[in-house]
Amino acid sequence: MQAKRQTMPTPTPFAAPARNCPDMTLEPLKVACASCNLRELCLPVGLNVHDLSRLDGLVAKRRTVQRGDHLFRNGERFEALYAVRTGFFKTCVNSEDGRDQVTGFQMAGELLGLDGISSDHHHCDAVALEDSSVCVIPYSQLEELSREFTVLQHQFHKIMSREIVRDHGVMLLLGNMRAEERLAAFLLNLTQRLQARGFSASSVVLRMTREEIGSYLGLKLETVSRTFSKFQEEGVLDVKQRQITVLDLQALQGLVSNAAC
Amino acid sequence: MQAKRQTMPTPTPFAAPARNCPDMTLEPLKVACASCNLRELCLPVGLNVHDLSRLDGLVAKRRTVQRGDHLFRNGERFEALYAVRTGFFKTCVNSEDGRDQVTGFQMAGELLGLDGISSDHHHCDAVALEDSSVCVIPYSQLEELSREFTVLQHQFHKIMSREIVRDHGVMLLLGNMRAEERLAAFLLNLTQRLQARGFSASSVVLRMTREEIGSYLGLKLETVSRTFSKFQEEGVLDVKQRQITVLDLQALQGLVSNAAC
DNA sequence: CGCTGTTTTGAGCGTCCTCAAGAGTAGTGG
DNA sequence: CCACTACTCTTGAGGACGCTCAAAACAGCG
Repeated sequence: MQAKRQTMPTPTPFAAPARNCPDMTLEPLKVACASCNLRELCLPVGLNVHDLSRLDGLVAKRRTVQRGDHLFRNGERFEALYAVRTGFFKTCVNSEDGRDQVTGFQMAGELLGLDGISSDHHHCDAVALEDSSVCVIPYSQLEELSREFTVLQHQFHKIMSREIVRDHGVMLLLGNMRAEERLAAFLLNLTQRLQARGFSASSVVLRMTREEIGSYLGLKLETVSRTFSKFQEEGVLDVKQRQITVLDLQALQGLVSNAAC
Repeated sequence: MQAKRQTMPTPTPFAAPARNCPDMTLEPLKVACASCNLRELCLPVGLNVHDLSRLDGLVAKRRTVQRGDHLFRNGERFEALYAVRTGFFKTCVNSEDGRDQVTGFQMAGELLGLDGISSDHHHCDAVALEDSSVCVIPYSQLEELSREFTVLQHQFHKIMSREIVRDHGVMLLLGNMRAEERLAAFLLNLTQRLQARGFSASSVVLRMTREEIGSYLGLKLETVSRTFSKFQEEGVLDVKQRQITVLDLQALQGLVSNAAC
């Protein structure tokens, strides 16, 4: 069902701003958390500069993933976590009978692969929605280092817990909200995360299709499209294909918090 | 909206079988993982007898929770994880506007409170659905001990990861399945977990109301009730209030795996 | 410019929700 | 012991929201 992706221009880089690092290559590359702009959003939160330098052995490799390619697949052996450095991903689970559910979208600084720890095998697919690069974090080394660094250990636990809390939020969305509320919640979440990365909170270029949004939100693509159109008519959004501008933030916020009315 | 719970008889003890421990009291009580029947399902999986004895300091307290009472509430400070010893719990998140979503049901050997690690505060309510007892696992001590015991560390990470995988499965259910499929998946999951604890796989006494099932499955209580009746008519289940007997296991399994047809 | 994949929009339909009434069950107190 | 209350569960009728099917517009690419 998933169609082959076309390459598309990327008018507004969605992920991280240009940083003071050398160009990435396909080869393993020395990466320093200490000099990474994302360290305040990523795994090393809380570590001081000295401790950070000791992480260099942990996050030693980078990997690039072309738009449409898999970072890992359901069933593959789990070896490492991945921190998104640049780009954008989706993760999705598939049921025996071939149904697909997007379980999340990941942007710079976010971790991929946590599901794999449970059984040493990945339980979902991770697909790049644009050309991306990730830091490879070998899991055994992470466990080892987190026995040494209390702060790292705690931060890692926090990240896993945060994922659980996020998932529960999605369950609330899927179980209780109507289409408009779901889309509003989705857009608010997206803009907030982008804002935390230094981007505009009112202007977004979506990296995913209507179908992928729909899969994440438990809706069909037509419903997503119709709801976008409705928001446009009401003056809440300006929608030009994947270029979304929030015109009435309060209206969006009202939809998710007063939704019971 | 939540009504005050009535006390109800518990014809079939739902949780753990009788075990060789002294009667529980409200007082802190010396608990030994090494002599606990649940150790193969709980946190200490993989630890040998010698290591187990060193956990005694960790899991030193027990707590009882009456039916209908909270083990913890959304917003409360997070101090400890809880391992269900006997009884049955639900966890639910609530949105700003008062909506409620049951995020899970927990039985003997399962851990409660993982959501709290993310921000040092709980993000959901945990409510006992029958008189229950839990082991209290102070979180700071768990972190400390898991720096010492590799196996404990790994097992703890596995448990968190398993929760993430479970949540993704629920997202698939909520996003893709129809009412019958959801209820079938729910019942199969419940009976499997009961079976792992030595109970019948075909006979279940539900500890939760139709409304709570509905909240978990993203359905209204009337729909849950109607679906139970439908299964009864079709000879798939025998439904007598909360006493459910599975008559046609294959039919249930077919619903969740061939659901795309 | 044709091809492919994405998005929009319309019409009709189905699943599940809402509203409502009544039956069943448990617990309480006279 | 039985009425009385509170809660849960069942069942029906009607309606709404989102889905299905379908066609056409749009955008990017070879």
